[in-house]
Amino acid sequence: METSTTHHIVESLTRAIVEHRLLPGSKLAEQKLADHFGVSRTLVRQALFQLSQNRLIRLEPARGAFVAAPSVEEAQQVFAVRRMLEAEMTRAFVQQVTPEQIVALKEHIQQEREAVTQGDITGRTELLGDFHVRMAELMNNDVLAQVLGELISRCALITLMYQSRNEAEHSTDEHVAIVAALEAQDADLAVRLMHEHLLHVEASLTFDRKVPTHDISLALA
Amino acid sequence: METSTTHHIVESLTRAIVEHRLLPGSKLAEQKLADHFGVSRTLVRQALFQLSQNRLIRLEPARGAFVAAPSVEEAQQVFAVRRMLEAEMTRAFVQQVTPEQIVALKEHIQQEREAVTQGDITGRTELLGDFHVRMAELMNNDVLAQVLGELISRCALITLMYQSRNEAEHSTDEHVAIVAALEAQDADLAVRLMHEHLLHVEASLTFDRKVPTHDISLALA
DNA sequence: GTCGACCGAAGTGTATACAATTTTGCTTTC
DNA sequence: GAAAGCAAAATTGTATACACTTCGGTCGAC
Repeated sequence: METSTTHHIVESLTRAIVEHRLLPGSKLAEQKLADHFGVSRTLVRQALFQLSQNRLIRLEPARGAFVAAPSVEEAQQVFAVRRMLEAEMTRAFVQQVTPEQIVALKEHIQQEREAVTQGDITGRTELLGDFHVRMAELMNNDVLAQVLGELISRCALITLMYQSRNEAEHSTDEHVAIVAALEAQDADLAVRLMHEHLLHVEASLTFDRKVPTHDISLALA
Repeated sequence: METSTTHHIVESLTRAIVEHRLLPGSKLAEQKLADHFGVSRTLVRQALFQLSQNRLIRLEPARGAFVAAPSVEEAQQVFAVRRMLEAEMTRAFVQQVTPEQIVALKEHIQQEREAVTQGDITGRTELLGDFHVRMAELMNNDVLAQVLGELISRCALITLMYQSRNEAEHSTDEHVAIVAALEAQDADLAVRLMHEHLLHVEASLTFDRKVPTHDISLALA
């Protein structure tokens, strides 16, 4: 199973959703997608199901697929979980840190800077999130990396909607500070910085610009 | 989308896998399953895809679906993540604990005891895991509850394979101790008990009874 | 004029048909 | 006798066909 065709459809739709070419609430009709990609509905349905698992779309029985409109509430819950998880991850990281890991993280931060200065909004959001996944990977815990990746992509939509360039630069600066603390093997400092960093990112999302939505009941609530 | 028919197939296969009526490595041929459930391959394929997302089966391109054989390594990674996450969850729980929550947890523990004394192996494993999910739910963080649920079900297979009745009773006792610490609002104690509890559960899994496998390369490795 | 029922169009849910790939067992060859 | 090759059978991957539900609009009743 799991061919590359469906994967391509998933990737394509993911980009479209994440780059806001498809707005939250938009209907994703199977036949139209099938025509667009030149495949049958079968493959489109596989892709839609996969996207629903990633929470990028909502699947309503007998009604179809709609681009998800993640609530700020949900994003806050995600950040609460991330703070729990990443604080401890950071503490564990310090206990087994190696020079190579520090180098890898610094190189990653360099990539972040480039994306931010180039105004690559999608790229920078992805890289800013990947910093955290990168830490998990460097700890040789694939499960941790995957869970974290899911959490981050789960609110990628919201992050993209709300994060300004200034905030992105600020995030990178905080990444630098965290890596410095890791390098100094100062666990308490690193944990505190990580915790605050996540609070800052969350705080930058909560000044509630309204999301355009096609969901009437939600719009009128 | 998402009808109840596919859900039924998923449930049925899940039970079969978790109760070891289907051994790790077994092939799940689509047509045979379709015949057995009296549906078309379409629904079977949906169910198999869903099971693969739960890591209960492995999907190999053009070869088919096989019951997963989760490695002890993977389970250890899962437990490492759970310790990170649940330690902090416990700490946060104490800060907002209410009498109703304590009652709910105590009631849950009562259910655990019943399942253990009745020798209901599947039920007790599920309930022992649900205790942790229940905590997350009581904190009103759906995301946390879901992430935790995924982590627990991810190694449900291994837990079921390796957990004895004695260990199950021990787990319930530890749950009692944790709830007592929560009730006393002793955060440090509760966190320490939770941490040790997870270490105990993991430790009880690692004396490596060999898993029967159909994967030759793995069997000979 | 408004509300409700009905009918047609459109879209999803499931089954089946067909294509492509893998598996299997036999045959051939060394 | 073992290994390689080939062909048939079985199985997965994709497309299409059909059934059933939902959505929109029109017509009719009040």
